Amino acid sequence: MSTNVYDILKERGFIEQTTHEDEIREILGKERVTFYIGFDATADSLTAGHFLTVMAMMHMQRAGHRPIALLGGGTTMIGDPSGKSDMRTIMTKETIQHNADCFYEQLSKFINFDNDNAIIANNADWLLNLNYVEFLREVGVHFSVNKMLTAECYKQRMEKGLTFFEFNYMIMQSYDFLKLNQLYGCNLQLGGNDQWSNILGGVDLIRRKEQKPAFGLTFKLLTTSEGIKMGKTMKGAVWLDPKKTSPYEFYQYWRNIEDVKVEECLGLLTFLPMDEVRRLGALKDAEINHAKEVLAYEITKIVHGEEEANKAQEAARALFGGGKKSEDIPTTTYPADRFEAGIDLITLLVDGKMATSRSDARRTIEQGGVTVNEVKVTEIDKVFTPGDFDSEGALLVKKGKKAYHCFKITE
RNA sequence: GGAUGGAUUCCCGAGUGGCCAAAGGGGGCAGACUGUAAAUCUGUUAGCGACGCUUUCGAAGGUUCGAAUCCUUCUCCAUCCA
Repeated sequence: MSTNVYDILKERGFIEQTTHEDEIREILGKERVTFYIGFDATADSLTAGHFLTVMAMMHMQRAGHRPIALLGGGTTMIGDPSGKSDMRTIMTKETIQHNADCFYEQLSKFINFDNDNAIIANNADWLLNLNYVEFLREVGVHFSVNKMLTAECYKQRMEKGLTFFEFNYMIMQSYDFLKLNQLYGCNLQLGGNDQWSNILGGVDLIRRKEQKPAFGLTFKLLTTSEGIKMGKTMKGAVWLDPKKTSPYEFYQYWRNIEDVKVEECLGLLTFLPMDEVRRLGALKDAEINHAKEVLAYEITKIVHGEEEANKAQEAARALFGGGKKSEDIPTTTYPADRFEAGIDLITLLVDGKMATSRSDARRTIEQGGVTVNEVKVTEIDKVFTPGDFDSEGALLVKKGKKAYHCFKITE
């Protein structure tokens, strides 16, 4: 008998809260458990934030349990209003379907959906055609408003305002759990810790309505030491889709992680044995850079495959080791005639996405933040021609310490 | 439905007729120090063909030589009343 997956998750640092710790551990140890995790299809790619839950799914599936990935096609239709007030774009059915398809495709890389080893479901299937009155009679009676209001997530919102829709979100999600319980015998829901009260709602609903046991478990949320959700940068989320976040950028994100987070991330986001994780996490000072390399490599390998991980690692080592170019750093190629006339540095920075505007590029150059082929350039109107290319026909522009971009001419 | 208060740049938040591209803080970016970390210090943070020009203070109009600031209408939000 292999180790109970509950213990594995616990040791690796996944678990934040559980509804019934002992029972969950018991059923995970003796039977094949069908569990679910929900994903709201708000974008066309999963993010690094989702990856933590995906890792948990993988651990669970490896242990022989059956995951259900529930795509939030129904809830996404309405649009989660909890966040921003600005870009609340109403997404079309087609967009949501497209997003859901993308999610499924990405999830398939991590989870084996063949032969009933895992199930993909979409709550649009039952949420969109709900009959309001029936729903209230069937499900609504089981929820106490008084009790819901005591939930932490609503307490905070009571001061800032809470819409009826948001208030219903818990009920919707609880209904999802009930549905999955009826359809597939799903009796365990996992999710990020922000989902705790929603999960509790579902557990209670199943216990009341079906008189059956149901369980919930939440994971730690990955945050920076400042408490900001990890996996987001100022430029946006770190995506799992290589077209949206290149493997090199992805690798660099984890390579640049804070010291104090290294051990935690190794446990959560890699499959390295815990002895190794602890050893790497204990490294101090400059040594911990080795641990960060391992972390970045392992995560990149899981998400983008070994080949891409190798490339990203080589590219990073080459650049940070000796300023050499590599095939795998972000590169822009220009047609030959474009360069014959010369291109100014500001344009290069903007084209290489290293500056958000020409003004931004100008500022960075003025502050001495740009080098070209390892030579610092401070003239804002510097123009480059093919004569400035190195022996390999490339122009390596470096902004700050970590942003590199290579320019070449089309053969 | 009624009363009151509010909406400012990436975020929070000053500003109540010209000195406002708009204080301060946070975040971001760059520089110094370092280990591709953290902390700290410095600079910077609307755009552009740049000692000037253009767009920006919820939206649309109006008053004025001049509006983030005053007036009108509208939208959204908060609190209280129903």
